[in-house]
Amino acid sequence: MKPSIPQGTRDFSAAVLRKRNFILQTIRSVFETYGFEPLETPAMENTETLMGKYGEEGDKLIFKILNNGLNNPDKREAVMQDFNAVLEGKTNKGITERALRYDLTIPFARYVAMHHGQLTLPFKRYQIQPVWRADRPQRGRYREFWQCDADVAGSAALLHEVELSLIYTNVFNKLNIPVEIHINNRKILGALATICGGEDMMIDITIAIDKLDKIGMEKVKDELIGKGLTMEQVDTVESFISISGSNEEKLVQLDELFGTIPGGQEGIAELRTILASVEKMNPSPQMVVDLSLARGLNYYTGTIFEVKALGVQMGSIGGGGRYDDLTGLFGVKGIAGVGISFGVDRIYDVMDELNAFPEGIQKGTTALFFNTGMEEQQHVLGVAENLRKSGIACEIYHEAAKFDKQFKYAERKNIPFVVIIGSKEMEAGTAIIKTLASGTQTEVRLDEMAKILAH
RNA sequence: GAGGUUGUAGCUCAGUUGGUUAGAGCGUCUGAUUGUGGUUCAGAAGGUCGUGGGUUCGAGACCCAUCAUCCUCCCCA
Repeated sequence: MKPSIPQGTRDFSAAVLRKRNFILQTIRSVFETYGFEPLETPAMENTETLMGKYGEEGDKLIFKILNNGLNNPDKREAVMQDFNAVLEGKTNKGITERALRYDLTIPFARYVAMHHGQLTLPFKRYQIQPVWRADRPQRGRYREFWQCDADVAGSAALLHEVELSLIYTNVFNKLNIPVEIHINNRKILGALATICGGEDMMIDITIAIDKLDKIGMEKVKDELIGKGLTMEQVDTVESFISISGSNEEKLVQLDELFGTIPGGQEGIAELRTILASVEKMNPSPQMVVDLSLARGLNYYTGTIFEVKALGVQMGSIGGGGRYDDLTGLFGVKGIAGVGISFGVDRIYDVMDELNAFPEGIQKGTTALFFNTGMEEQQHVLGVAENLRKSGIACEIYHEAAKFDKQFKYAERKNIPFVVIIGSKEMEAGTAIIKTLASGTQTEVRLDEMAKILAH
């Protein structure tokens, strides 16, 4: 058979992996400096843990795992019935008890709900793991991709929104990616819905205005009319998304529009507090109040974030927000949460396009020992072991091939030094170290090698 | 779920209105060179043209199906 991997998945070679690890380590170290602790959860969750949390579209994209033992003749009748339910579009424990995680937030909520008795609140955790979605792959979109999440559970303080904004800023500064952090508040969108046909219209309205960039004002209005809004209400929506200017100017106009609606007031006040706080920092995050930002995930209730890379055509490279009742879905009321996520794979694509990776992250082996014969090989084995004790990565060519071949091997693996110890050097207790970049070489005593190769 | 692109050597790709034995560059291997490569020169290996069917005297090329791929929409990171 022809070897292949599933659609939307990738193998990562050494060069790619070193760049990916650079991104992961940068994010991890920033998370740690803000006091977040690591957490890992299983690749699979119970299907019912995930279903119904991501909206109708999201549910369709969850990878479900077929149960084992369905061919057991004793269970044939039950399996047939369960399978018929699947054919009608229902998910069913009898067929798929487990599913691959779709994001890191719901598993986190499940974890908090399971362990809230033992956790010190607020609980700040970060999580760096792959997630899976049965999406059509395309540019910046994969079926297996990595997310880096930082969430806080058990605190309603706006301090967290401020610090999470700073985390975004610090990470993208370190990664050398120019970004805008778009921010909005679901309470404001809720207020808009309240005066435009009721709160249950919020999803329809936000989905429509989210498309403003792509389809334009007229089509947005058409869609709203299609959803049953009156002309007056559509006009209100239009004046809402027409709000422009600086962040402060936008907030002032919002005040005029929603000043009398309690939820709206609250949302505006929260935005104002967060922005005032982060703008005093140095470096100040590039925050943009984006009233068309809605985010599809159902569980957000307050602040919402989305990060866009500037100068590259790519969907958002990060997102997040506040959810006041996430663990409520798992029977534990009253634990508020807020969190952000980094999309590693898109960040990688952006950095690759912008050439933003620093020099010097491709280092692997430092020195290659040439193989000049069996006797020398035994001697070199000991020399290499000593170097490794000093933390120097080295390897020995596997056979006494022509130097030509050994040089090429070193070159292809980006190894900066070759060490040649032939019978003459073995006898004299020396080694020849050749720097490949310059072509210069010197003969040194064995006890001097570590110092030279360490630079 | 809807629409489109592409599929020829290990890699990147040529291949005319259908016409003999399908090509190039890079890479690989061998030699010029028995302990100093990268240049150069000479030579070699490597393809049932994604797969299956059809049209034709004749298909890499045309038609149908199928699989894979990349992209757009939907949605998202």
